[in-house]
This record gives sequence, C-alpha cells and structure tokens, in this order.
Amino acid sequence: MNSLSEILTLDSNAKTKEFKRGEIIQREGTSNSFAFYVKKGLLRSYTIDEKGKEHIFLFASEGWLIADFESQEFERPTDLFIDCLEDSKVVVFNRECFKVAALSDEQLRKNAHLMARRIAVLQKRVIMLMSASAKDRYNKFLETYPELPNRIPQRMIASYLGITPQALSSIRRNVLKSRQFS
Amino acid sequence: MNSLSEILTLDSNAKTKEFKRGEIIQREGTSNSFAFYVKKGLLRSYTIDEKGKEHIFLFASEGWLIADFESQEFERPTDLFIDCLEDSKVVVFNRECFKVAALSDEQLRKNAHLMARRIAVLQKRVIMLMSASAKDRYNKFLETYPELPNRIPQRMIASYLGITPQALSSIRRNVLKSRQFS
DNA sequence: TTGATTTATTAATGTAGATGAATGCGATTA
DNA sequence: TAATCGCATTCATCTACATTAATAAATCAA
Repeated sequence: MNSLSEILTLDSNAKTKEFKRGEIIQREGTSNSFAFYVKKGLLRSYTIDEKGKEHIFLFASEGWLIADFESQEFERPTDLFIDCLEDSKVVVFNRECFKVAALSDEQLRKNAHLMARRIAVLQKRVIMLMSASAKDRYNKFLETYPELPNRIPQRMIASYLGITPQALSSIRRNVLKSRQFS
Repeated sequence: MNSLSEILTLDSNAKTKEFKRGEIIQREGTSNSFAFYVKKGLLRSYTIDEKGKEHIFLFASEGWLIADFESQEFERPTDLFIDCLEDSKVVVFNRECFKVAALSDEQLRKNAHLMARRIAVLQKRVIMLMSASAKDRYNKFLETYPELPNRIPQRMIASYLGITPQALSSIRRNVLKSRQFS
C-alpha cells in the first residue's frame, strides 16, 4: 500500500519534478492547489497565523502524499504552504486528480487506503494534542518518526508539536538529565 | 452527499438500532469495532486518559458517521468509547464494511466523499488546536456547530475544545462582559 | 416531595509553556 | 578572514489555563 506504482496509476499525466531545498511549491491562497507525492526528499505543509508564526501541519518524506484536502474537497483556496526541507523529487498531481467525482473506480480504490491512513494519523494527532503534555507528544513523535529528527531542525519539530523551540529545548534537557540518574 | 440513502447502500445488511441516552455502544479495547451512522439523536466518541479524564474526539448528530478509523485501518483494538447523548436511531455497520477490499465500486465512491470530508474536518481541528487560543477555538466551535450548544452540556464542549469546564466558564463570562460595552 | 447527584460558576493558587533577551555556535557568503 | 546569518540553548518574567475547593442551581431518583 502507498507504493509509488499504486500512486502513479492515479494520473498518467502526472509529472515528476525536482525542487531545491527551500523552494515553496504551494502558497496559501492559491485556489487550484496540487497534490504532491514524494519520491525522494522531504516536504512539509504549514500555516502562518496572523502573528506571523508558522504551524507545521505535516511532514512528508519518501512514499508520502502531501496536499490540502480541505481545500480540495470544499473547493476553497488553500490555507497551507508547502515547501521543501531537502532537495526533492516529487510527482505533481493536479487537484482534479483527488476530487472524488473526477476519479475512476480503479483510482478511487487505490486512493481509499491513503485516505483511511491519513484519517487514522490525524485522529491520533488530535487526541494527542488534546490529552498529552508537550513532553509526551515529543516522545511519541520520536517513537513514530524515528528517522525524522536527523533530517529536521529542532525548531520545526517544536512547531509540529505545537510548542516553542525554547520549550522543546528544555524538554530535551530534562530528558538528558533524568537519563543520567537511571 | 452524506445522505441516508447514500449510506444505506454501503451495506444492505446494516440494521437500524435504537439506543437510549447514556448507553455506551462501543468500549475502548473492543477489537471488532463498528461504524455508526446517526439517523436521529446525538452520539460522541471519546478517550479516557490514564488520569481518568475524558477527551471528546467527535460529536455526531443527524447525518454524521462515527467510527474509529485508526482501529479499523490498522486492525487494532479501538481507543475510543462511543455513547449516546440523546435517545438515538443508529445504523450499525460492521468493520468489514469499511475495509476497502470488501466494497463494491459504487460503495467505494460514496465512502470516498465521507472520508475526504472527515480529513478536511480533522485537518482544520489540528490546525486550530495548534494555533488558536481556547477563546478562539470556542468561537470557532460556535460558528461551525451553531446548533450543538443547545444539546450538549458545557463540560462536554470544554472537553471537545481541550480545556476544563472552569476555563470555558470564564471565557463565556468574559464574552458576556465585553458584549455589555459594545 | 425530598434527598442525592450532576452541573455551572467563582475564586485562590499552581504550573506548563510562551515571550523576550542574551549568548555561543556552526554554516554560508564576501 | 571576518562578518553575517540562522539555530539551539539558557534564563527571567509573564500568562493562559489547570487544579482544588466551595457554593448554588439544575437534574434525577425514590
């Protein structure tokens, strides 16, 4: 599931593009947003609030899909920026491709797993955000995405967790301290 | 979209059941969880954390579907309780019904809309939880679900928002106070 | 109706995490 | 070779919200 070959059949016209680290490939307010499948590299989606603060919604490394489903399902301009945290190879689908009405049965079926998986991930994230402390969320993040911390600066992990870099720094310090005594 | 007729075709064997207010129709730890479509009444799903505190994940009134997608997609026992906040009429689907392999093309298509909509809602919820204050989340809740506050006790709204009843009470007091001067 | 149980509110106090500022440390560019 | 920039860390202070406790109102059970 979620393999490249599965995805590619969704849209035979989809093209693989290469982007450089730091490139913004989708901006907030865009009304025909795309969906991006990551072949290589690392992308993120995020919002910027009225105070100018970034909130990272999702990281997408190899094999993941990144898109603004809210925007696509309700045909609204997107709230999400998407940019590259590493030089990346990305398959670009146009928005029609993920609108239910436009899809063939075959395409839908392949799509269904991706969507169910995304719902599961989001469900878990909401419950974590509501019920767990920043420290617990950080530990869960390390468990769930053990390879990501090597590729992502701390401040972005903090942003994903919904805390400041300072708060994450002090959590890490306390973890180290408590490890010394055990 | 999301109409009863659409849903019912998903599983012609699905049965409508009636439940009383207060009935728990799914418990945490259950390994074959169900999906519930609300014909009438009001349901909620929630977790209970290790301190015994409830965290409401989702309300479902007429026309909504409630289920633990995480459990179903990954075939794990559910973390979610589901119970009735009002006497309700509910269509009960067994978990197989939402597993992709078991669905006809027709069923899949109807399912896809429901899933896309759910992703959109969850995406919005995550972003709100990360970036908005309790007061802003409350106002957004009132905007998005204007009819719910009449049917749900405050403490459950608080739980949905991720705050305590006391905090919600003081938010409401401040809103009233500021309205007096405008 | 009465007593018991839940609910909303208020207030006092505590705390996780935000904010703002200072420091040192690679990394990039000149 | 600096000189500049972004990043992580530390510290002092502040604040949004939690916790605890008390009270009154509303709901439910007998």
